[in-house]
Amino acid sequence: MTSIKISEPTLRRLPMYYQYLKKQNENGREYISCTHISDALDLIPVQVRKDLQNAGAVGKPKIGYEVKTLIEIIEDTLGYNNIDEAFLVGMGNLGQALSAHKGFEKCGMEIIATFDTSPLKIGRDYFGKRVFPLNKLINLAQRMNIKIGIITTPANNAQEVADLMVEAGIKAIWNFAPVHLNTPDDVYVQNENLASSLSVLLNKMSR
Amino acid sequence: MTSIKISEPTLRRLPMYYQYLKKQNENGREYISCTHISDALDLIPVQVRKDLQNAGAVGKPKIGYEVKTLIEIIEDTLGYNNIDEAFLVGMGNLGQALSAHKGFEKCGMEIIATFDTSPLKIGRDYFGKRVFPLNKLINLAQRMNIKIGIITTPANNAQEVADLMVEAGIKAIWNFAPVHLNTPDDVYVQNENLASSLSVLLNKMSR
DNA sequence: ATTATATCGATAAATAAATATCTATATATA
DNA sequence: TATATATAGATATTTATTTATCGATATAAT
Repeated sequence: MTSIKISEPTLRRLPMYYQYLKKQNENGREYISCTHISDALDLIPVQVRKDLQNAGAVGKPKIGYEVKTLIEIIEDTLGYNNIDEAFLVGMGNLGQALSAHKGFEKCGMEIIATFDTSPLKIGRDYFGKRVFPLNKLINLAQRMNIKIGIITTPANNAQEVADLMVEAGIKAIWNFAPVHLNTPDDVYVQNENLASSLSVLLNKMSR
Repeated sequence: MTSIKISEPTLRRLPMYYQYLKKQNENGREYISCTHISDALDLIPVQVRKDLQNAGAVGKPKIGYEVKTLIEIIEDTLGYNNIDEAFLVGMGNLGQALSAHKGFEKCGMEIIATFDTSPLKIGRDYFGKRVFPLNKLINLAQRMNIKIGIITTPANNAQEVADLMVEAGIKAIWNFAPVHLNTPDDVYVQNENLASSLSVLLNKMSR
């Protein structure tokens, strides 16, 4: 099994195709072409074709791709079938919103426990998820072999949380705090920076 | 005043430099080099230099850039000084989290009103922001000359909200709903797709 | 005063990504 | 049956972005 390395732009577009294909499948559509998809999503046909090709899809000239097969191929490519468990730290508003978010499970990840330092939050349940004290993180993560950590703390606590996660053996960190994290090379950090996105939005608007 | 067009990758990095420079400024640092910044943020010196050059910064060989001046230059470039007003629609957990988020004001945007269709939410205040009924959006946006809309509704309501925003004269939409929006060419849509980010995270982790 | 060094600024090269073009093929139509 | 057409798949081109290199310069050290 030699899988091609998929580029980040393609990885970001595949879920959009998936969302659209699920809708089309519900509407009863059996076959779909790149032209159809690109029209719906404001892209161009070649780009869609290349992305689907990278995922391993095979279509028929004049017909397009079978919708159901395409959905399965994207699910396989993105790992929607094997669900990784994650810990989330920082049950402020954003942490609560992510905990409540239904849809991660369908995308290959499940938040199975949350952590905070506030005595007001520890022990409570938010959206069916228990809040544990932060000092339990290392022990629980090691015992449960957790590989994904989500950080939704304020910026000044984020690095110490990251350090705990690294010590606990976590290998991927989804960082929503507006600060750069220092981690070893074998720990991947993905930053979700609202300020960065806002910069792009305001810049595009002003022209 | 001939300002260079700044690329999207650069626009996304500038806020990171800014966050770091503010911290350095608080620590009393007066001058800083590209090498220093790139070490701190896991980048390479040329990239930082080119980004800062694009923003209009001028440094001195062997010394680097003056921190305070650099901060001002980034603020000017990203429009942190003139604050654009925004409306947010969809006061679920994510909408509430964004409403509560302090920090947008410092980045050139302020959410001044929120909207929902639920009678349980309309009329209430969340984090000092009043929730209005959605049918008031067009009138209010036009009267207040609002140019930015934020969508945090479920996917199946997002397009109709976008249509209202377009009718109200909004020119930039920050879309957190996992669905593609159809809008006229003069309305910019920026999608914030958690599923896309998650795809990248899981893919990088599994190697 | 001379030399070494860190750095900026500019230019060039390499890499990655998007887009265009061409060929083959499956179906529909004349 | 022949022809037209929409489309996939492959290859080539263009564009965007990152990374490397080189010369100039400000400071520090010898």
